[in-house]
Amino acid sequence: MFSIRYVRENAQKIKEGIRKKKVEIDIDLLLQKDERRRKLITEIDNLRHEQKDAGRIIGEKKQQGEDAEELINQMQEIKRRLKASEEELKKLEGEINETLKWIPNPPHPSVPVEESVIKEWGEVKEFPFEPKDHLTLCNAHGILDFPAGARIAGSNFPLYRGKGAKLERALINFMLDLHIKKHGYTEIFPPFLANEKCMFGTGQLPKLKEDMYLIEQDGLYLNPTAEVPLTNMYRESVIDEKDLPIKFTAYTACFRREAGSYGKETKGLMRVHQFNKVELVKFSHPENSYNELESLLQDAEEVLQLLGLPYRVVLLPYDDLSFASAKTYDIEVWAPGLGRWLEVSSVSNFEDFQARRANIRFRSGNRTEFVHTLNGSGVATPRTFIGIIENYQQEDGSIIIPEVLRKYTGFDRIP
RNA sequence: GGAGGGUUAGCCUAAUUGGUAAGGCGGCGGAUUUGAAAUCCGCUGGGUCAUAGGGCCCUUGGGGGUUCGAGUCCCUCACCCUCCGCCA
Repeated sequence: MFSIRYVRENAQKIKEGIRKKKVEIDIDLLLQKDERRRKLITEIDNLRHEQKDAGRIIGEKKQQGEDAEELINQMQEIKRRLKASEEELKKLEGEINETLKWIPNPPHPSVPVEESVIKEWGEVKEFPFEPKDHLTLCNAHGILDFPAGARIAGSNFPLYRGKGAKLERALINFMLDLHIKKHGYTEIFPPFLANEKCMFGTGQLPKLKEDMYLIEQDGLYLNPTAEVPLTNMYRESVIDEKDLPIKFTAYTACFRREAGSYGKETKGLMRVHQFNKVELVKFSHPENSYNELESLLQDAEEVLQLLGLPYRVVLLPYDDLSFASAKTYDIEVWAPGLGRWLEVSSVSNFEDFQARRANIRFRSGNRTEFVHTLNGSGVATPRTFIGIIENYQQEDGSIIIPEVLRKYTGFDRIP
């Protein structure tokens, strides 16, 4: 969240940002309120000054045993005026604050108007037969059981069975090991629930409230992405400058209500309420954050390269960016059975937007400054699972396991 | 679920019956020095007004109350720690 002062001093940038992200917020009205707010502060400061002076005199008189009644009575009037002004100020600040919460992070200048595919990797191969979609294949092998999932939790809660469960677990372990051993991330296993402050800090709240599962009894939300716990590890803290960049990776289950999104997109593992994801999070010095974004993208891409899955990288246009992101790349895997590209990773630089909301700073000399936070999926499993099933299917319906996963699965094909 | 303890600035730590936040460390600047260490001096968060020197106000986890005046007293909420109970 931007401070009102920042908005005042960067009004044009903020206005352009909300225009690009197609949000409707009246910044001019906000600035008018700010002006009134500052007048009130001056007024209140002056009254308090009077009050403090008088308090000092009363204290002295009382200590010397003198009568201070008259002055004390005069102070009653000051007190009344203070209270009135303070109430108006409080109301005004409440309104200002409420508006500030909804101001999105402006896109980085390099973010385009139109979506652009900046890279394609691997070969979209032609099958000598009609490729089947993953749901058909998985049902045939009994490795996915949606009806059982529905009995337990409802529709679109996947249940993996047998080799399907093993393949899922293998994917997670393979990705974690890659990021830990080769890319130098520190492994974290965080809580899967997080409080409201965390959700506000990373920007899920207030905008995405309806998309999250809330446990009302405890005021806790189910983790929608490991970005939340990982980034909030340093909420309200100060990091040593020499420790930057900090790189964390974690596996978590992710829970999303996906309110109102039932429809064509929900076939099989396409869009589910609970899924697994290995996440990458970085805390960066502001000067380096765009270099860190590029290397984060490479770290995520390498997962797909090693799995031998054809993918492309898309630079999102500015009206597709999330509330908190300044720049985002999506990585999309080719699914021959479904005949389309599937988003498996979203890699973003939030600059200091989340750091402001969560108050995450680093110490530089005798002052503190907000860090830049970044994250990327490294990667989400369901659509990667789809990619493997559909790309590695054979004419007889069996599925070859990619080489790099075999030491984790212990088998090289399904069935 | 029960009982108790705690939260003060980047960090650590004080503050007789309520009297207007004291120190230390770290850091920054300066003096001294061939250089460094040591030593000494100054500064240290936020807001607001002002062209400026600077003024004023706020800041003891959040919110509210009592009072001329609250770190201190009262209420409430959050989080942390310890113990008891329950429990995979």
